[in-house]
Amino acid sequence: MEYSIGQVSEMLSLPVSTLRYYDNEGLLPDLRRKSGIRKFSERDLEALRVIIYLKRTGLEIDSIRQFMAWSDESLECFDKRLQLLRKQQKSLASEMEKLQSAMDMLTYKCWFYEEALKTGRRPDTSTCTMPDDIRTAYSNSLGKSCC
Amino acid sequence: MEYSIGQVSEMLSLPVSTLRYYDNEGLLPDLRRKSGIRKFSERDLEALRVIIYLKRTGLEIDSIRQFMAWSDESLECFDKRLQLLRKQQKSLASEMEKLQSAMDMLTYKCWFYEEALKTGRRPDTSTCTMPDDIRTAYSNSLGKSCC
DNA sequence: ATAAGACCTGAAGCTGACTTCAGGTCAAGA
DNA sequence: TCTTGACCTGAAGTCAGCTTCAGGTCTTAT
Repeated sequence: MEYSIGQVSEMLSLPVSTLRYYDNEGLLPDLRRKSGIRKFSERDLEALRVIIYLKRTGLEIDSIRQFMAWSDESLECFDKRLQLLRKQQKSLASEMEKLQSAMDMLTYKCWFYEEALKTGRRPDTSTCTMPDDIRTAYSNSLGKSCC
Repeated sequence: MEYSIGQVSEMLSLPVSTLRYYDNEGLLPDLRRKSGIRKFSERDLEALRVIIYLKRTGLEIDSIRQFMAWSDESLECFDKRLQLLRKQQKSLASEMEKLQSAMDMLTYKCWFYEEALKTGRRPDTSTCTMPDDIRTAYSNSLGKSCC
């Protein structure tokens, strides 16, 4: 079965312009054409699904192109792909840690303004009067984000 | 105590050009000058620390400008700030969920290529042979990311 | 007095991942 | 045959958040 660019756009909820962009960037090395017009196979669709999730991990187009190029079933390709994925896993983990400490800061600041609204003025931030969870969030947010 | 832009740049590890950019964008409404030259007070420094953490939560410059503008100690300002922070908390939480499901997909795919390397070919992905943690990661990654 | 170095400005440039545009080709139904 | 709509191209535009540039001013030490 073969699909037109318009059909693929519908199926994957990606703009046609994005699909053409991915193709131009070399993300779909196996894509065929008939008299100039792109014909997407099931394999191409599967490649696009992989592209979509790799993008969600924060991987950039250049690396995705690399990943897609290691496409034969050799051990070497399996290994290259695994290495790239492991690297991305580390970078995503560190990204998530940063976001967690930003979240902890938000938790603390929300508490702060809630108290301010209750009492009409800035709350006492000497740690003894803070609830436990807020104190924890506060120290997490400091511990990981400062320079 | 008053600081020059170069000193502040050192203290907060932000390029001078970024500090000028923030000022031009209206993020430091209280910043004073002496014969054209910026003079940063302790208050301005504190504002910059707030800007830095708001940025880490993913808040954009326009919203940060708003936040900084609600600067008097009125209940109204406390309330506006709290509302903005709560909104950002929600958006950050949903961002983190997306990243978690992307991470689950990476976990699954790493397992996949590790198996492929061990056995020399694509592993059996019928769920029964997958380890529990991998099956969990796999289904999390699907459950939250698909359309 | 002067030279170095830190500061100033507005405008233009950069990055990544697209999107839009202008103008042209192809395929299918009336 | 003609028209419509989906497809094609390369080039230029967009967005946020800076950074760089060219050219000018201010401060401070000698």
